[in-house]
Amino acid sequence: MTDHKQNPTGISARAMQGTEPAYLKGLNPEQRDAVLSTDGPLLVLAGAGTGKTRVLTTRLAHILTTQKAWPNQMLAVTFTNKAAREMKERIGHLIGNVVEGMTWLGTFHSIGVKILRNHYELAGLRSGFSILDDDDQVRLLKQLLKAEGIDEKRWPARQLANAIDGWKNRGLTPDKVTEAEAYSFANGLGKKLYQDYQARLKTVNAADFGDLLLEVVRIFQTHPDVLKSYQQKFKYMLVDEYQDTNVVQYLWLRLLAQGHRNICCVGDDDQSIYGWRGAEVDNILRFEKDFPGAKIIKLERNYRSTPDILGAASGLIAKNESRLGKTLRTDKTESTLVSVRGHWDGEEEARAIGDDIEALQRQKEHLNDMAILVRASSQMRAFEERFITLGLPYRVIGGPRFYERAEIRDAMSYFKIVASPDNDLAFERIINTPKRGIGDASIQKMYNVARTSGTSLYVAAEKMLGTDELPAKARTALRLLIESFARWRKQVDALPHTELAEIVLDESGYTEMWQHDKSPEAEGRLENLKELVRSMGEFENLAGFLEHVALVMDRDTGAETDDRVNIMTLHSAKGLEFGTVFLPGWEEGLFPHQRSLDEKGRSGLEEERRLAYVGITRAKHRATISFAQNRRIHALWQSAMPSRFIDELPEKHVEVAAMTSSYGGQSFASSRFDSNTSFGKGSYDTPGWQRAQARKSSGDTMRASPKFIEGEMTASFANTPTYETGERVFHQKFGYGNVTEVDGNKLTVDFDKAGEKRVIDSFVERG
DNA sequence: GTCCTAAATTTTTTT
DNA sequence: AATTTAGGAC
Repeated sequence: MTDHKQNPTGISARAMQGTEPAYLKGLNPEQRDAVLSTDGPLLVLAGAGTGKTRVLTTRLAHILTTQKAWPNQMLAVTFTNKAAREMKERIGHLIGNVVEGMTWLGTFHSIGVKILRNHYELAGLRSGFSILDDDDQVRLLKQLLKAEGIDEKRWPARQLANAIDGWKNRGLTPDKVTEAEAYSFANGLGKKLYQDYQARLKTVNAADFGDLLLEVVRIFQTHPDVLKSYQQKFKYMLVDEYQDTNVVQYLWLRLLAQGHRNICCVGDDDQSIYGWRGAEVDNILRFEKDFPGAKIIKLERNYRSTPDILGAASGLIAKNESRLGKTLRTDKTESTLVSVRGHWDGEEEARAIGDDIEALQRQKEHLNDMAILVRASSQMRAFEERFITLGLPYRVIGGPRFYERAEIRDAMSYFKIVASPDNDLAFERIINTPKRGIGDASIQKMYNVARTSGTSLYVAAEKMLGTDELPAKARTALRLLIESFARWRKQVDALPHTELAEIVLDESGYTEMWQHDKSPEAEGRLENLKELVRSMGEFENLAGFLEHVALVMDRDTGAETDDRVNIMTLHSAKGLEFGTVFLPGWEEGLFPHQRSLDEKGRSGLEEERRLAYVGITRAKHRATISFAQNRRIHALWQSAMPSRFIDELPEKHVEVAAMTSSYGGQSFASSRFDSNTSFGKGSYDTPGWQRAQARKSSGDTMRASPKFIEGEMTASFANTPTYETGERVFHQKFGYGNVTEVDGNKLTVDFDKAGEKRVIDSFVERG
């Protein structure tokens, strides 16, 4: 990158003096303070909806217009690519395309790679190292476990990957892992495996996600000259979502901030939801200690939500103990209560939400301004199915990712090997895809050679072309493949990369493989491959494309011009806002999630509560929380209790909606909802009371099934004796049909319209 | 080595 | 329920 020696903004400094710049207009006093306090450490505690992004972007614009720094002297870090993109865009609106000079605006990881690419040799890597994704990482570890003779059933590679990630997140290189911790995997082999893994990464010339940060920190720590050059470079530093930083990121920032000491961190401890990824809320709680003399500004004026939404969210988050404490205020007066609804099962929940959405749509509300925020992505399916039958347009944000599809990974593997042959994982993936007659046995032989000689698989394979270790058939196939790669590699600079990509897919026989495949998905896969090549065209070269995919992992969400309901997880909803928000699945075990409770105890619960807080505060006008009494998890039905979070919502901001009259167990559900006045204090006591009772009676954890709910369920089922083959039944969704088979409480019914389906007997009635 | 079937295993959130 | 893995037949 060359420095453009010109005024960074195009606006003359003279014009700025005297009159106040336009971008400061409309900021409240705290926001203005946060924008203007440019020098020295600053922590901005920005509650939900308090105009955080506006402050952030205005601050950057301000530093640039006042010429305190050139665009490339500013470091601005975000967590997601989306946030980075948005920030860039908004700065662009403020000060024009000067923002293009901000080469150090990006995610921790993308900035990490950039630094690492400049100093790869200090990390034991070679030029053009590749970035391993999650899947590659696990596959590599699997090999190491196998080589070590460790039972993969007892010690899954996935678990080791998590352990290593955890260590890396905490800034621990293998030598710094304590013996005690090393024992957490395979009786002490954890440390050795971590070491082996790192060594293997170097031979295959690759870095995993954790390395992108940890290796940089290590370089900074061991090479003061390198560190110093970056310290001098970054005159102003800005960190978004500071509450989500982990130990390495914290170390990374602190090392860099020791230069000019102009670091501004923006965050909200109440929105820290990435503890499972190593985030340390402590970082934000400790800011003043780390940066003595730091200024702290609280943004508490909320511009997003109504008083009821804010009240409900605040009441909930107040139950958390470890927080700095903020009080959000709003000037808004118009308000609707947060609605809480119970349903018989997940399908009914989806039906009710679908109805609501259609009703809102009739009132001319935009679907784009509505969102369904779920705890786990497995909840999404019910909504998708319902919306498809309704013909209601929706989009899933952060769903199954394009780049995780098998055909895309295969194709990408070919491209990766063209770019860097030492990528073992990629090579193994396609060495026999399409089938070339190179089987497991041959691959194992190659691995043995690779391991003993300390080379990559590709080099070992090349070597073995000249020996008779491999069967003749395999050797011939391998020779052909290696020669092809050599040929393609020669063309990298000669041909446009999209053209080369087509040649590779063609000549390798990969396209042909799918053309001859007669499975129904084959056509879609070929379509995806075309789409892949097309999207490559947006990048300058092959290397640029590969890097983008490694770091971003999903395609741009495309045009948001069409009006669709948004479906996403609570995690990916952070930072967004919608007029209407639906929050389904508020049930014990699902939300708060059982695993979170099991693994992290109270702190896990508090993180779940923060997640609930994030969910509610996404809403501008309306929020609807719901739970289902029964949910199908895999194949079996489980009865669930309403989430404790529902009880924690302050009564005065919540209305418990009447149950949508529907069908089946519905009637009993609504009765238990309505006839509760005899129990305890206050009129607002729906679901919570049940749970309290349940816990008292079972004396067990929250998962324990409440006796009386079971009782009622059985009672309700008892009224409906089992059906017999040939009987005529009616089903809410499928209509009338004849029972063709009975298996316990599962029936096979041949429906007049819908055809043969398997259903649970409690969902049909005699017709 | 390849292909087919049976069995086992999943059950959070993501750069 | 759906997907991945293991094992066995060819």
